[in-house]
Amino acid sequence: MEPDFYKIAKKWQKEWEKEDIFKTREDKTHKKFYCLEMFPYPSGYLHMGHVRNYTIGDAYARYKRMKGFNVLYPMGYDSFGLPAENAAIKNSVNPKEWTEKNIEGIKKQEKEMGFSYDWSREIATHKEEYYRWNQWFFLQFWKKGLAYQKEGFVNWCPSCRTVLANEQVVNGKCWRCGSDVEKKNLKQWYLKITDYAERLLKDLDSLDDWPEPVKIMQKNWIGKSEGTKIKFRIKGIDKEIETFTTRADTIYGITYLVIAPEHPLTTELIQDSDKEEEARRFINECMNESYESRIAENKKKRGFFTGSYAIHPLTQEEIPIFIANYVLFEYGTGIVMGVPAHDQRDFMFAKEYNLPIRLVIKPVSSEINEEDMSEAYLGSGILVNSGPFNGLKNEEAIPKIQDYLEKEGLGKRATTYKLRDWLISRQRYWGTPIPMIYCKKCGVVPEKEENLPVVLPEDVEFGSGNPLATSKTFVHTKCPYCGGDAIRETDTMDTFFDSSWYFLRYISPKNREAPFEKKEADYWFPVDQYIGGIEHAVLHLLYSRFFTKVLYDMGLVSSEEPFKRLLTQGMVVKDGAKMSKSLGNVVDPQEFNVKYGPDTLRFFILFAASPENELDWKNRETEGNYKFLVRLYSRILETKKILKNQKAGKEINLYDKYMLSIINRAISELDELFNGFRFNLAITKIMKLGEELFNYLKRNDIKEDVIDEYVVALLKLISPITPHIAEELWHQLGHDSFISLENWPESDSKKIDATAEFLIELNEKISEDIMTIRKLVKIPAKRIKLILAEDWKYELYNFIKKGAKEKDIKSFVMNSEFKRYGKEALFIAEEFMKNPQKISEPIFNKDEELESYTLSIDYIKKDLKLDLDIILKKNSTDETEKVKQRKANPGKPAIIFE
RNA sequence: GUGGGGGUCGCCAAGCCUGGUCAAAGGCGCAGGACUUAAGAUCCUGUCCCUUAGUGGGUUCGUGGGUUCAAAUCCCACCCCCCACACCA
Repeated sequence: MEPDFYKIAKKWQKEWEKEDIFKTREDKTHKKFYCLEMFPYPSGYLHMGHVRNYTIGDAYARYKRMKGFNVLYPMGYDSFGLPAENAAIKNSVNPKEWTEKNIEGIKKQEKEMGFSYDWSREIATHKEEYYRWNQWFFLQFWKKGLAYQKEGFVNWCPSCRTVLANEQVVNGKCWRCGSDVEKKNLKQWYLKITDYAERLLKDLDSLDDWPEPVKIMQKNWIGKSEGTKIKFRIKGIDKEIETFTTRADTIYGITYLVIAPEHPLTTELIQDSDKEEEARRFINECMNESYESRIAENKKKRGFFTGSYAIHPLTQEEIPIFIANYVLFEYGTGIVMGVPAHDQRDFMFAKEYNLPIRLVIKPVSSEINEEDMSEAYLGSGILVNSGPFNGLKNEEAIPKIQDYLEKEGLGKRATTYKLRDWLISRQRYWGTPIPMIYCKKCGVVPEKEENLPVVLPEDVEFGSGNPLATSKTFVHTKCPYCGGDAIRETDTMDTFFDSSWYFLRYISPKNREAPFEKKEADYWFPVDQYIGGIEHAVLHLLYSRFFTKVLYDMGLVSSEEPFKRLLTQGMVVKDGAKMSKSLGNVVDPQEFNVKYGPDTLRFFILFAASPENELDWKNRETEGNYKFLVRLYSRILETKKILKNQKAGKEINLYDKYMLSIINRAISELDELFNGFRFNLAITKIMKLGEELFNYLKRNDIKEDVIDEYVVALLKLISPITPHIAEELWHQLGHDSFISLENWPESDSKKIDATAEFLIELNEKISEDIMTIRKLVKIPAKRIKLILAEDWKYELYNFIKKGAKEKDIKSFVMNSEFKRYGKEALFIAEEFMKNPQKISEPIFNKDEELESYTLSIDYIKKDLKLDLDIILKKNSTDETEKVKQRKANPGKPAIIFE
């Protein structure tokens, strides 16, 4: 009869909820541990990716709880966002209804998995009591000058009908819907994340427990580069322009300048050109060019001569200014000096437009000729054609040229970042209204804090344009300062704003006076362990860091970083592809649970791969895991019966000691594995412990004390992974408490660390249980077989001598300790049957056989004919001693006892 | 192109940092056996190759070198795969 793990799970979930055992303890005398998973966007049901994420987190939270920590482990919902709005339009329901229905569904699933969240701290970002604090934060940012409005070219997703932040444009496409992103000139709200670029970069170094790839991605995204800004006068216009370069050493190689099409200065530059019209057309083309076509043309450089010339600051030469599609307006100054000889892009451009190529760096060992160049020379060398700087090594020339430019006021050292300010306006409904007001008299003013929240109205029409603008109750308002007619900002906030501080709201989720209580935050913040997907490496994880730094500067929190330790879990794939509905390879957690129970799902998910790695879903393997759990469950339930049916003495034998040693060793080993998130290895160990238990239970001399100690520890060790089964067995064995609240078992080092002791004992009592040698000494099974062969042959011989029948012999062989040698045992047995006398003679005619019962280590060495060094590591940890022994016996394998 | 991660005995996956108990954990698969009228389930055993009753020998950790008494593990070169960013001056 198979146990119903689903039912068992339900039962305990109910009990836990009834007793409210996962409510966060407020006892501040304990060390705290804040364990957090990236909260889900409630767009439907939980998929395997979520389940994996939360299973990892839950197992960890449970483990930490057992280790005596005060654990904060909350759950909430990132419930504002476009899908809700789109679904609402599609099904003509209210986004709120749609969202809340989904939240209920997801919550139910989370509960069915047995996740040990403190549900009293649940949050949802679409609720007034949450988003009012978004608005409050926005106003604080505004006060500090960190929120501002700017007109400029922005990324616009035509399908989502809203603008996007740079971080949300992936390969020129919208991160959400995949449409090609267009450029639009709009006035939008920004947060000044660039002010924090340096700190965001520098503090990455302090994040020791973050995965390296994430840090590198952030570093690249921030993209710091140090270089020089160089000023150029423009011929005929009383204006200076600036370029940015990291290669000031190539300044004498400039043969043209290029300016980004979006650059406002282009208008002035083309003004007097006879090709003004054509230039304008070119600019428009560039700006409408899709990412696709730019890639398709293989990064072909296209440009247009403006008709204007700049004056080289050092040589006073006149150099043409081009508009070109390869210059990024947002980076540096939006104007680049063209040095075809030493930059591949410039080289291609110069070839295309027949611009001169001037070599200014000569390689030390080879010759290059300007006319023969087929690509730019990017290496180092000696400066030539560079006026007073000729002869310098190019690396050394950079600071010299910088000094000179600075002295002459022609340029200066500068640092630029790839990071841009964070565009947070969205022209959509389902989000936090930006609390700003346009007053005819006072201009752009913030809503007063006491008037918050600016409530998201419900009288809106969905369709084209921004729905908020259609609300009669929302748009028209009075200026909070002069009382005159005014209109509200109708843009809402990027939902990444919501998720940039939600981890703080869990700390005091009900507080109505502040987003969170400082006193509480001082205790709980930062998050000790954060778990989520790597896809947020430069989105959520960067924004949250930025937010935290701002709050730190405001004195609201005392940590500059939100997440101390980060784990990015791998994807769940099946049949070589990410689980997706279109591929039809989705495994529904719900269905799985009903069939095998949530513990099987948890067990498999943690077992099948290490958390960071991709998890390859295999139905077969889940079944294997299920079988193991069923076996474990049934065997432990049976132990009482087994104990009753046999009367073994109280005396602890070597096998008992062995059992106690492995369980005690496992306690400390698993502690380490759990702490390092190596659940897959932990489970391997647990399975072995299970197998050992099964084997032990088959003996006829098992001891109740040993079983008790073993099973209690085993259940505790497995409880973070399969909490329901552990809980059920725990109670079946007669405990009244919750195993979920038990402490991590204590490991008795005396019981583990007895290898040496065992060895002495081995010398004396090796006959008692020869099997144990293999396990203790860890000599491969094959080698120990030799001893065994003699041993069991002798027993078998006696057995047959007593007149046993064939069937008895077979069952003796298969059920004796030597059944692991089933095949050969049978073979020998059959031979015996045929002719006992004949076989017995050569085997048992010597006394040697019996000597094997009094083996010593020397005997093992000698009679096993093992040419081995047996080194007791304990007594000779001295390096030199070890080395000496090795040198003395070159090429000889060694066995080392830990 | 730049940056990151990988290639382990049918598949998945440990081990590599800290070189010797490594022919290399564990799971799955497969094979044989026990149990069964039978199938399934369960249990036992085996699963690189050759050989044996036990033993023994040979060849393995992407490829090729190197260091070492000793390399899956350390060093160098090369090949292949994945992922992220991508005209950042």
